[in-house]
Amino acid sequence: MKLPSPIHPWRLSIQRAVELQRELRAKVQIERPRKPWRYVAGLDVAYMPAGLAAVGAVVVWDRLEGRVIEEQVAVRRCHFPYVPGLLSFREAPALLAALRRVRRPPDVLLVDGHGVAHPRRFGVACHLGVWTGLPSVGCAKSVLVGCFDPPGPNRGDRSALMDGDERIGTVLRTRARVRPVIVSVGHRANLAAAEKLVLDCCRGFRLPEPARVAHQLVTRVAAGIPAKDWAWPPRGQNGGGVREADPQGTVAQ
DNA sequence: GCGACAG
DNA sequence: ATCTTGTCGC
Repeated sequence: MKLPSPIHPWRLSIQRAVELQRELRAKVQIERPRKPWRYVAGLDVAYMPAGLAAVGAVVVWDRLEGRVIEEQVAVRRCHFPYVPGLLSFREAPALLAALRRVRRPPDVLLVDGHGVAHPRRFGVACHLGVWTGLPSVGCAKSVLVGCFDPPGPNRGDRSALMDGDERIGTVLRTRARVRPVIVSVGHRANLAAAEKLVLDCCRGFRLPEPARVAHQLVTRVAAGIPAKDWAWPPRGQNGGGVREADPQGTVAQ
């Protein structure tokens, strides 16, 4: 799918990255979904053994039929360190590269990480949402900032994630007796819709299906396993598979 | 100064 | 996240 023109470079100093977040957070829109979210894109990243390259994956899940309809992967060298609070500068390049390969434009991005449940209210889910203009939701496995009371033990039980007096997300139990996930708004969404999306996409596992499948995919690719099904459905003419030595820059700068 | 700290 | 083996439980 076509993506909007770049808003800013991804190779910046830590200081500039923080300034950029303070500047871009004003662009985050919190609203009730304008249309039903049928195609949900799960996004996740894994790192190559040496940790110098990131593998990004986008798995499109058809919420209506309850099945995966597309999977795309992209590998990019890392140019930004892991700094809590600045995750998007490290992972977004690989995720956007994979997103560009997607044929079916998703209705919403379900990102492995936080949305506004972030120190500056601009986690990776917000960044990807603002960058693409698409609605987005953050679903993280642990807290970055904020406090909460443990939710009940059953699937669907939840509690508020608070940062002082501000509500920034929801701690949601997606499976009985399993550690809850943290859900927050990314862009063009509201917390109620975000929570419903995550719970609806969970099929017996802790993580929502799109994100869970994306995680399995990047983990396999980063480990150097299969090399053919990097793209599904297959793209015409050698399009989505691996080409030896990366002629077209699969592993580009 | 000390502890916390998405992936 | 990654490095790592087996292991306990449904």
